[in-house]
Amino acid sequence: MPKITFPDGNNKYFKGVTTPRAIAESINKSLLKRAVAAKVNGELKDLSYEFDYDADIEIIKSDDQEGLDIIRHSFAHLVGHAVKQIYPTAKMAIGPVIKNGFYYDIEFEESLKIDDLAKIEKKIKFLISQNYDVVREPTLASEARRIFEARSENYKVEILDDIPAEEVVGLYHHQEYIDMCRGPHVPNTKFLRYFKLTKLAGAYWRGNSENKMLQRIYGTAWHTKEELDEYLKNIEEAEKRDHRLLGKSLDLFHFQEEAAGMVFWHQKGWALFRMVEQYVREICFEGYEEVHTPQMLDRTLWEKSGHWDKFKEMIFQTYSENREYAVKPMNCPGHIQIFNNGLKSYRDLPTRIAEFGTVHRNEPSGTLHGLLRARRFTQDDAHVFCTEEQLQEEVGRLIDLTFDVYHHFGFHNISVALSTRPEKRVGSDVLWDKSENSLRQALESKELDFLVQPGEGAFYGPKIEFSLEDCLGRIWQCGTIQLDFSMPERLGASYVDESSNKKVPVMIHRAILGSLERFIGILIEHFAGALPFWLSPNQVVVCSVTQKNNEYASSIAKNLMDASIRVTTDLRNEKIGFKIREHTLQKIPYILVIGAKEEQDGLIRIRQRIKGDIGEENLQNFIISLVEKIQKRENI
RNA sequence: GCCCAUAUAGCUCAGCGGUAGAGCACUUCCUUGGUAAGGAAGAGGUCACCGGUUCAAGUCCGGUUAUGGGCUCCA
Repeated sequence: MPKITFPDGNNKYFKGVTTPRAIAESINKSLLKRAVAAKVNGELKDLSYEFDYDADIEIIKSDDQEGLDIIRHSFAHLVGHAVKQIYPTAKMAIGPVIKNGFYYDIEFEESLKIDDLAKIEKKIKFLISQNYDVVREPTLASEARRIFEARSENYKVEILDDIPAEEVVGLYHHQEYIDMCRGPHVPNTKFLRYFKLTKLAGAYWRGNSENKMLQRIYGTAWHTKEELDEYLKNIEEAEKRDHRLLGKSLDLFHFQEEAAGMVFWHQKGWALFRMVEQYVREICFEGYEEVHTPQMLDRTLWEKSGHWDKFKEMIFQTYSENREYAVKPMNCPGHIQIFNNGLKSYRDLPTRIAEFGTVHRNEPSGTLHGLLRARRFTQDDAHVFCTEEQLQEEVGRLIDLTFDVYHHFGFHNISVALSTRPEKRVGSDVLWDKSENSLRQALESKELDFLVQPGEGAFYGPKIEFSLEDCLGRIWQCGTIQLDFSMPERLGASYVDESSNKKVPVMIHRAILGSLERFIGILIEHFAGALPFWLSPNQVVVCSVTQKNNEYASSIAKNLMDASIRVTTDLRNEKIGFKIREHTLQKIPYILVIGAKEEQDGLIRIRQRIKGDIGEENLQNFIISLVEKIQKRENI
């Protein structure tokens, strides 16, 4: 007699075949009301799943996290059901669960317009209101194939191509609509309530740009209306932190049509840029020779390096006197030229060459994204030329440095990935084995959690990638450490070893911030524009209460300026409240309010960005505290 | 590059076949006011660009460019 065991250790025996539904019902009716699925020996199953063996059973309720994912998954089916009623010729591809929601990829005869989402949403609400049962029918793949062929569901049929005919697949019947799915799904649409279709987008079938583009309907779904509303509100709030909006409102930078993907840095943005640059120079270029190489180099050099072959569509070119140039998309060939200048001994290794390298890459138009994906950007780029023996230590140091720097800027949500050999690559498999292993060992020795991304490496070597998130949780690669056993040889780099033999050094490509533009973009979003004092373009604004106080206010500003504080004055004929509002919106760390009282006392009145009015203070003490903040680069 | 959407004043947006609008910002004047918007007047636009339909086009249609959301890509 099969035995079932519950998470609390209790158990029960039953006769013959049973289902999670029957089990839930046997416990109590209210559990059955909330049950959406079950875990049978740790595997998610529908409530209708029939079994007759000993099993650990856990009933998944609608308000469990796993229950919510099931609800979201079922919502995807509901999109299918609604879409097929409105557009009978639509062909359904796949509809999975994603973070916070779901999507469905669909081919429409006539492409869907954004307004059509409202129509679909309305239909979904109607279907939900019917409280119909979702019925799972285990079906032979061959039979499923017949069903979907009859319904002209080409994509479902294509999915079935990879499933043996004799295997059983799950067909979910939503009234007249049938979807194929591993499941599980909710037993009835009454569990599906709080949702919103959020966006319409294009997506390639099977994620391959050679394939047809389908239309993807995105949606979000939650347990309660409150959670749904909160989620939508959070998105709205996050959108306000978008660096592109803040860049405009804080007067940091702009883009324009004549230079798509290339930043026009305004005075304030450039001040921020220079502060970050200075930080990098001190912290990340320590032990490096900082150099500067030409913005364009003869095409033949890029042919030798292998970049031309792989990236020629993305390289900006220019011509002069029968010579073809490539505007540099990378700094490495330039750095190798410097390494090659003069004979190197093993005693010179490791040689570390660094540059604020401004590169141009003609990124596809659809991929541009403010500072986060630009066509012109500056890397905190460096190349370490070393021996294989020195590799491990160098890489280890770079991993530590990267974490230190990110932590310093206040980033703690850092993802690390190891990307291994791609299909299109240079170098022998022996070299790739060697280089992948050394990166892996370096990561393992640091006991870091990292994701392996097969095939995602650069064409010349594997890489470690460090990524940060933007305000909407999109992941952007920033730092990178890449091994290269190929390019030094291709570009003729060598050194003389202990026995006077010529040898080719190994090269590490590394960037800690990656692109300064991207890093600053993420920094802006991270701080919602309220940059730490040391990075603020405008650190202090001195406001006079009336114009009678202008002279004293100016003298205070002068003192601050002499102490190298970035200060401005606001001596306009405006009320102090007006000035404070304006500078608060500009997120300036300190507003000094200077009126008759301060002038009389010979003091200043300080309004701090977060704390508000913090009272009167002596100017010299204030300056000392600010200078200290700058020296320590405190993140407040 | 692909799919969908968007492009009107410095900014945020309304207008959707019939003489170009609002708020904020700007200029001038009044006001000299103590911690998030004092008042009045004025100036400001080839409605992204190119073409088409129409007696008439920001408005409808096509194309281009850029931007936004995704997809693909990312040395």
